[in-house]
Amino acid sequence: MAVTYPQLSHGALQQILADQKVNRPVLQIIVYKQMSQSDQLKYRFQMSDGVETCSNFVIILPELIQRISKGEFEKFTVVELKAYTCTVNPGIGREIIVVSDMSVVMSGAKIGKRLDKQESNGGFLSNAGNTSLNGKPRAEPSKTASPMAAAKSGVSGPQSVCPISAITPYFNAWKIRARVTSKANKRNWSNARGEGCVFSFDCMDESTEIRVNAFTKECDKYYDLIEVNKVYYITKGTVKTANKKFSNLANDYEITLNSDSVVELCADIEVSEMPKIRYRFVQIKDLESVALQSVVDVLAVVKNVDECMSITSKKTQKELKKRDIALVDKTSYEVRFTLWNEVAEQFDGQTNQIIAIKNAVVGEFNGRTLSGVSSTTYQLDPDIPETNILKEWFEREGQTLSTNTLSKSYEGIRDNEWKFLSQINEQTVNGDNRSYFNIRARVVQTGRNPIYKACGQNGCLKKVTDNNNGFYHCAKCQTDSTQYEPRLVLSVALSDCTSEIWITLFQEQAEKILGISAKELHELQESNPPEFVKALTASEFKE
DNA sequence: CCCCCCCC
Ligand SMILES: [Zn+2]
Repeated sequence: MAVTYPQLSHGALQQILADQKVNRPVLQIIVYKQMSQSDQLKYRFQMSDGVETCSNFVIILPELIQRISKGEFEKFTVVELKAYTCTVNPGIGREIIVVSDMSVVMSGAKIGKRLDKQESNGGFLSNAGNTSLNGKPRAEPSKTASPMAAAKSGVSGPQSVCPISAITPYFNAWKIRARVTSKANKRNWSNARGEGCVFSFDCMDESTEIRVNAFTKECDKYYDLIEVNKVYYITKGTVKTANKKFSNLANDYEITLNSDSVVELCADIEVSEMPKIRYRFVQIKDLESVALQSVVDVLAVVKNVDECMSITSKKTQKELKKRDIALVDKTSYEVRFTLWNEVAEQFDGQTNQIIAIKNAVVGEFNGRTLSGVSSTTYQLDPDIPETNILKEWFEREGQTLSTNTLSKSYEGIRDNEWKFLSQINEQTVNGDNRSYFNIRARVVQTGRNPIYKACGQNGCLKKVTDNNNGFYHCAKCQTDSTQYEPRLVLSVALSDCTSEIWITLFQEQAEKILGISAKELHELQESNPPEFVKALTASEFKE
């Protein structure tokens, strides 16, 4: 019995490469190979429309890459491109077609040969076969796709968009089209370098995501324009290395908007074309070993939702709203996740729902906690395969298992006994048996030099030595860097009516007692020694 | 150029 082969979209490649929209073209895979030159895994495909071939199809999306590895897109497979973007790669000045969704029409194994268009003169066939993987298709001779030429046009004009993953500090002719996934609050800042305001937003396309920062002038210019879930064209901007300490996005770079930047709303985009938010989940159990203040994504079952409550900030005396949510995942570990203000009030998740959290900050209060910050987002029952797996686990066994909680409850702490300083001795603080107790005492003296320079490499925090040439050496990482992180080890003398003792406070506790961050204190030490001493001694005689 | 994210 004869096999009926699928019909390829003859002529589609020429149209696609000429920037004409072709709806769901049906193409045949001729060959593909992994691209090795970048650290990000990518595949390059040669596709045929039956008339000609083009080798500039690129696959970056992890979901599609996984399907490639499962053998779904072998040689001669006919596919329908459900979503793709034709862009100019600023690196090579040539069109590339980034495929973000495709489905198999018929497997290559079943077809077993090329489905070139049968022409009476045979002309197409001879041309179709000879495009090399590095070659440019011979169609569309009039197209000049140099990025510099393209950059002269307006932002929503003819310059082709490129994938976010193509942005590097070495090219400035990029133009992206990206959906905003989160928008941080506008904040004021002031330090030795000046003062101003800032906000940032995270956005993504089919390829990856990136954080965009806007300072002062650009902050005022774009703050109202940027809205979550809307799609924007962005051109120009300074591309910088991202500091991983402050985001968990899948990008080594960030954009800082400048006076040349153009940001325009892209109104004519369908919701179905929007890529799904991608997460890089950390298991709750592993939060124990994650550096404090790091930014993580978590997928969990909502085990309990507390009421929203009002508290007063100690620092600003302002009234704040907060809501605690207990999360549990397949590790049977539980952690408390705190949402703040409007986000806390608006939270409408229910017990037993699955929650995917992006960009939560790891904190510490009698164990580990998670806190929402202004770039944190969450989805309830997200449309990802892990949701059902986790839901089934919870219904089957998770809900009856007892959990190991990383965030000890306030009630548990409150039950601890109160001690006078004179009661603290070798018996109460014995070696490996940790004991917890509360004390009420007055700070009578603070150590005078609490700041040390720590290694800033992904959570190392070992003390670095000053090479006295502008570099600081970390013996653990075996690296020299111009950067370091000021950290605190503060000795304080406590006194109550029974006794006086010296205790050592590390970073977070020291910041709390002093009421100033290590960074701010360090800046004071450098710029204003009298104020530094004042800040250090400010806590003395406080309870 | 920010990098705070609050409370028990
Ligand atoms: Zn180090």
